Amino acid sequence: MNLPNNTIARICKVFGYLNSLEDTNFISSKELALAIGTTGHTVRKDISILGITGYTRKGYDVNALKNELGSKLNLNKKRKACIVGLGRLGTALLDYEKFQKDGFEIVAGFDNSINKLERIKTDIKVSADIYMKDIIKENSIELGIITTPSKVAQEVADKLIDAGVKGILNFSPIKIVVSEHIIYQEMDFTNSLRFIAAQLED
Amino acid sequence: MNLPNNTIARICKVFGYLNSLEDTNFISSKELALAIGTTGHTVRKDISILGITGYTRKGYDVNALKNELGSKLNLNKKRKACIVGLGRLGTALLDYEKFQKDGFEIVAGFDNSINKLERIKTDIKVSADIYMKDIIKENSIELGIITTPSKVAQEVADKLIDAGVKGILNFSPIKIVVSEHIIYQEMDFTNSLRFIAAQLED
DNA sequence: GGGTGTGAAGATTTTCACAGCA
DNA sequence: TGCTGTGAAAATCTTCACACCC
Repeated sequence: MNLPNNTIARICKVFGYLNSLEDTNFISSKELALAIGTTGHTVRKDISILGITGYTRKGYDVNALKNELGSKLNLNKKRKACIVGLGRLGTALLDYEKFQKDGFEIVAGFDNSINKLERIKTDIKVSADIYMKDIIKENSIELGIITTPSKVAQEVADKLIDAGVKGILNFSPIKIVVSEHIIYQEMDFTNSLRFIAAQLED
Repeated sequence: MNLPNNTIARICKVFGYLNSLEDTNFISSKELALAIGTTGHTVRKDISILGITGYTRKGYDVNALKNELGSKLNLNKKRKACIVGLGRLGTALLDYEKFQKDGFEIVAGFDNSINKLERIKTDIKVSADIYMKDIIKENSIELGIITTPSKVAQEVADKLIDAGVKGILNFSPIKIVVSEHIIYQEMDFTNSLRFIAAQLED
């Protein structure tokens, strides 16, 4: 099935929200809409596109919905990730608890400064860049998170891809060029501020 | 003029890219497209919607384009921002050089742990939460960046808005509810990984 | 009554095709 | 020739309206 990109994005948010719920059995499209910032219509449509149905007058069964969304979008599977670039941002992400909770396991960190590697306090194994390929292969790491300076980001991405990573989340503020089959996503903080600024009145 | 959201997002990226260029006088829609991950058609359309024109066979004059985009989208104006929540992520952002370069000035940081405040090494003034309102007003801070734990994020947002902030960038992984006139943007790391995972083949 | 499910209408966005120009 | 500029066509996405159900 070829889902609209926006639908995928919204469903991901819904899934995350469902994950955060406790002691809730049923939830309406309206509540979901509120949680992710859209309308009930849209949520119902998205869910219906996936062929999932709820209960009239009660809404959706939280656990069932979570399961079904997860299986439709492959979100139930645990994924291993690594972080390249262990500056402040990189080390902050190393221990970002939310990842674990949501099924993403950070299993390795890399940096090419031995100095940095020695000073980092974390339970996660951190290594020099030269071991990247081996460690990624050994651990079947599927996702690479790039938190290096911009100037080496492309090079790092190439290495990650060469090592077998399938998806890349890039925190460095430049666009990385990746081959067709790699899933690529950017997090550009400055650009987000810019996007806000562009919508301010004056 | 009421611009499509996607157009705004793309133009923001184009603007950021132009900012990063040095020694380039003219640039084609195709090059811009490559840099931001879209097509030349789309870039030309976006620029044309804004009423900006380039030069046939040469492309767009980099400086002129930067200026015009900036003035159409209010990106030439410097904006002041503050960061609330000085954990690892917050402190990483305090010194994120890219902000300065792109016209965003972080002028204050807040945390409610005196302990943390004392240990932070930075040139930026950091204060306890109770001073937030005063400092934001005094400095005419327009943007608030939230890097607190989720459970206090809404409360912090309310305080920021009460203090007069116009835009909020939320790094905590929950949706914050803000009134209509506040520009709100989320950065949810886990969700980005999820979005990647949802597009992986198996 | 208060929720879902969904085809169809409507709105928006993207893509295309080609004129125009240096 | 190689690039912009743009109306029009195509594609996509969102919203609506209403049937249906507990």
